[in-house]
Order: sequence, then structure tokens, then C-alpha cells
Amino acid sequence: MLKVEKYFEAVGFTGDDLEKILNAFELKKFKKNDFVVEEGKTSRYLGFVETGMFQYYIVKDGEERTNYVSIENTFFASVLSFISETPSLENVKALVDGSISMISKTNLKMLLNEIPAFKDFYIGLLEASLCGIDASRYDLIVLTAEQRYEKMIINEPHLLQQIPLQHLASMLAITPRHLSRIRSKIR
Amino acid sequence: MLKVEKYFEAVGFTGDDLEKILNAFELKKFKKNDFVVEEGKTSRYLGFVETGMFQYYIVKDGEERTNYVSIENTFFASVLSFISETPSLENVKALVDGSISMISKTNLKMLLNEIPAFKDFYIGLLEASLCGIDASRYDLIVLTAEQRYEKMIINEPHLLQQIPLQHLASMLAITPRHLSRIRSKIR
DNA sequence: TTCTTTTTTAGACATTTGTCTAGTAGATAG
DNA sequence: CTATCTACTAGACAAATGTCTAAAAAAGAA
Repeated sequence: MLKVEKYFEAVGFTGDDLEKILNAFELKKFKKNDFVVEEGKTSRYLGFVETGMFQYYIVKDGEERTNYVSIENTFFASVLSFISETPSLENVKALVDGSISMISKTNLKMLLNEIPAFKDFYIGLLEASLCGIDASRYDLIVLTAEQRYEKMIINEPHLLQQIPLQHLASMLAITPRHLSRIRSKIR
Repeated sequence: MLKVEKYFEAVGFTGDDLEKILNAFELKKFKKNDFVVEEGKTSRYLGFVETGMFQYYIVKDGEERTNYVSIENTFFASVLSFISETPSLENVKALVDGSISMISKTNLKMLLNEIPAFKDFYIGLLEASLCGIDASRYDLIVLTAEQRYEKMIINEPHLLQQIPLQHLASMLAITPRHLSRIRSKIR
């Protein structure tokens, strides 16, 4: 059973509605380093991570700068591209083998029109995303790099264990060199 | 005529719906340095700036750190507080005398339930906010302080003329000292 | 295992940014 | 007009962070 199914059940969808929702998704598999979204191409899909981890990053001066990493049981999209239908500024690629339940923008609109409760679900999803990204931006402004790292240890310990430090560094908006310094200081 | 009325007309609302929407808002006036939202208090209002400018900031180590400044004809809220109904981390205060059309969360929910098209409007508002804040976070990670300042000159020249540099500095996530340095370098 | 590649650490030094402080200019109040 | 306050600039120095480089450690492949 797909995780996306459990998710929508837990949110309260049943019967025909649930079936219609699940039919709107399709499962796609990715091998390590496969691209889900490529810079310059418009991404018309919203994804729900079934398995694996997916890294968002942009290439700046030849280097990968990671914005975020999505893990199992979460929705994700290349926000700007998906919403405004413009070429994506960022890449999304699989950090390990994994799979994503994806829904096209067309199907999403169909669900929004046909299932009233789905609109409320989508509003909730947008609101939660807004809170998450607002809090993240807030941290970038208010906290020091060291404080952001400590917060990551507490709030996202799974990332620490699974993701190369170089990627974590750019999520913290610092260089790997500096993260190494912070780590040696803290221990 | 209130700007919020023009706004909802332009978005396509008419007749009873428009009237119902406008009745849900109430106009509040603020004098310079009045608080719209206070840290620690839950903010249950969404606002539409009619006149003036309103500064969001948090107090860190006794200093004001500005997150954003809202100007005329834009919606705003203390996002985290409004959506998740938790005490606000930030203050919002009037930089000059001004007025805001405000709608309570209760009234917002009422409109969402009673006017189907209002749900679509709200989805659009959330999507636009998400794009805006995502782009802003992106800039904080990818651009240097100098590049962020140059972008502000191009995209938000009105801020430059109206807002004290100390506030602009913290919007750029730097100190006034450093902004002064950047300004003298660029000219 | 052994070889190879990737990840992580860290030294040395450069650059960026912050802190503290003071001075100047402009605004405002009396 | 004078005194006071606020905004802005800037010098001197300190702290934070980046760059370049190399080596150790860990992970993966043969």
C-alpha cells in the first residue's frame, strides 16, 4: 500500500473521493542521482515522497547549493516553478534510490474542482508550507550558523545521519569548511 | 473608496459576494509607532494595507531586526501566528501614520465557507505568498549582501526612499554599518 | 582484501561582516 | 535660533566565514 494512500486516509478521505485522488497520482521510481526536476525546465508536478530522499539545489559558480532535502511522507514541489509555471531555478535529484507519488498540475486542478474537501486539504497544505518556509527564512535572518546547526541536530536528526555534510552545510547557508569548524567546536 | 474594495472588484467579485466580503473587513487607523501586532500575542487578523507602511521585526539582543515592510495595496499577516494560532514571534508597527483593512480569522473562515470563489481567491493568495517568501529565502542563501542590496534597488526602489537605512539593513540580514560600507562602495 | 572514489577534517591565509566608537548632518522641539 | 535627537557615515579592530589545499577517514567497487 502506498504511503500517499495512508496519508489521504488519515486526512479523512474515503470511498469514491479517495479513489479519485489516488488515481490522479502516479508512482515514479528514481535511482540515485536521477533528476526529478531539472533547472531550466518547468516542473508541473507535485510530489509525495514514498521512499528515499530528494535534494533541492541550485548550481552557483559551479557548486551545488542545497536548499532543502525532502524525506518520506512529505509533499514537495519546486514551488516557484510549479505555482507560477516558469522554468525551475533549482534541480531536484535523488540522493538514494527512491520513489515518488506524483500528481500533475492538470490532475490537481481536476481534484480541486471535483472534490470540495480537496480544496480545504490544499489550503491546509499551502498554509503549512507557508509556515515552514517562513520559519526557515526567519532562522536564516535571526540565528547564527552555529545556532542553525544546533537547531538542525534537535529538529531534523534524521538528516544528520543520512545526508552528506557538504549538503547540510549549504542548507545551513555555510561552507563545508565552516560546518566542520562548528562541529569540532561543539564536540 | 477603500483600496480593498478596488482590489476585490479587480479580482472579479461583484454584487452580494463583494458586499459580504467588504463587510467582513474593518478599517483600523494607526499612528506612527503604533503596534499592529505585538510579540507574544496571537494575531488573529489578516490585513490589507490601505495607507502607510508597516514594519515587521523581532527584537534580538535588544535590537530590532526587520523581516519585512508592507506597503499600500498588499495583504499581510504575521504568518506563523495567524495560521497556526500561536503567539507571534514578531512585532508589526506603523512606520508612519496609516490604515489597514483587517479581517478576523473568524470572518475569513466564514467567507471561505459561504463564497465558493473566495476559496479560490484565498488559494491564489497563499500561492503568491509562498512564491514570494520562497524567492526571498532563496536570495538569502544564494546572493551576497551586496547583491541583495542591488536587487532591492531595482525591485523595491520605493523602500529606499521611504525607509530608514537601519531597517533596510536588517531586511538584508546585515548591520547598518555594513550597509553603509556597501553603499559607499557602489557609488 | 585491495584499489578507488567520496567524504570529512583541518591548516594557513584572505575576505566579509560585526562591534564599538565617534563625528557629522539633518530634522524636530522648545 | 538653539538644543536635542535621530539617521547616517566611517575608522579601528575583532570575529565570523570563505578559499585553497592537503591529508586522513570512510565508503564503495573490483
